[in-house]
Amino acid sequence: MDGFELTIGKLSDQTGVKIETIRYYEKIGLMPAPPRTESRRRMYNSALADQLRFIRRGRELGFSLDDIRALLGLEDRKPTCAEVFEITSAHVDLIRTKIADLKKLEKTLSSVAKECSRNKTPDCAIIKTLFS
Amino acid sequence: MDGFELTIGKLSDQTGVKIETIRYYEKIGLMPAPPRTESRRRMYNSALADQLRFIRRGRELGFSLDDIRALLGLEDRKPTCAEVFEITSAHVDLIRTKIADLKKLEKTLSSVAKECSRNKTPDCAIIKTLFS
DNA sequence: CGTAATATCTGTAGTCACTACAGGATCAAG
DNA sequence: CTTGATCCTGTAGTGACTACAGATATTACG
Repeated sequence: MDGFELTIGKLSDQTGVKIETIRYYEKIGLMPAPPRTESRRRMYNSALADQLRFIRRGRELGFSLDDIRALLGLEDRKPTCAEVFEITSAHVDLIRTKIADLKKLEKTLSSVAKECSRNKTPDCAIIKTLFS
Repeated sequence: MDGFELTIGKLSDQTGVKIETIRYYEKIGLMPAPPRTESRRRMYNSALADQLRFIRRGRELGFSLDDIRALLGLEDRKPTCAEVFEITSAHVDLIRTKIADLKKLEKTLSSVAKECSRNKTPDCAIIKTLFS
């Protein structure tokens, strides 16, 4: 059930989360402080490995550490399904906004870049646009 | 030509860049240190206002301060048109990559969210997916 | 002219999510 | 037994600001 057999290095290899990051998560309370050996080395079990993988997945999906904290139920209590949905859809909204913003940027920038003659003078249409 | 008649507050109003940010740009060498009054207050002219607006436009288009530094010719010399184009198209590539990444995220997240029953239990499909 | 509100000054610390050391202790392999 | 890998703590750096604290200076109003 809970053999604490993983060193931080093995945990790092298993989960793809860097050692420093694991310690950082512990420091900010996103991971619990695990038991230590006599020489104060951290030892982890598979449940903690699961939690760390959860965090990593969440980060890959762009959730903030605060979101993940809430999803893990570390705030005050385990969130209800409705609350999880709330967090997730707020996050999706954020992503959609970001995409829209970036698309606008891309459009503007590529049309500006089209005007550029790409020659060796410092007289550049892009610069002129930015200065206008 | 160069009446230094703008206080930092007026410059801030004219350009939409916050006072603290203007001072920060000066500190990191993105804006020159302007002349001061007897009581050491900064005074700006329209050329400096133009430069600040340039920086602001660049930031709005998502350029990094380092990019902007290069575009302004603060590195070593004024960039050629070809170099400006280089910076710009590298930036556009970055934006395109970001858009692609975010789109993937959005897809994953909204399909995960669809599975969610939105009820009052803590038994949530989203959480299960993240833990799987 | 006095006072009060506003503007500016410097310097430092906080944000987010790590990352990169420095300097020391401990462990495993040969 | 020695060497190299791993781990420890603590601090500082990243980017691009933002937010103070505490001091000074200017401006507006009565």
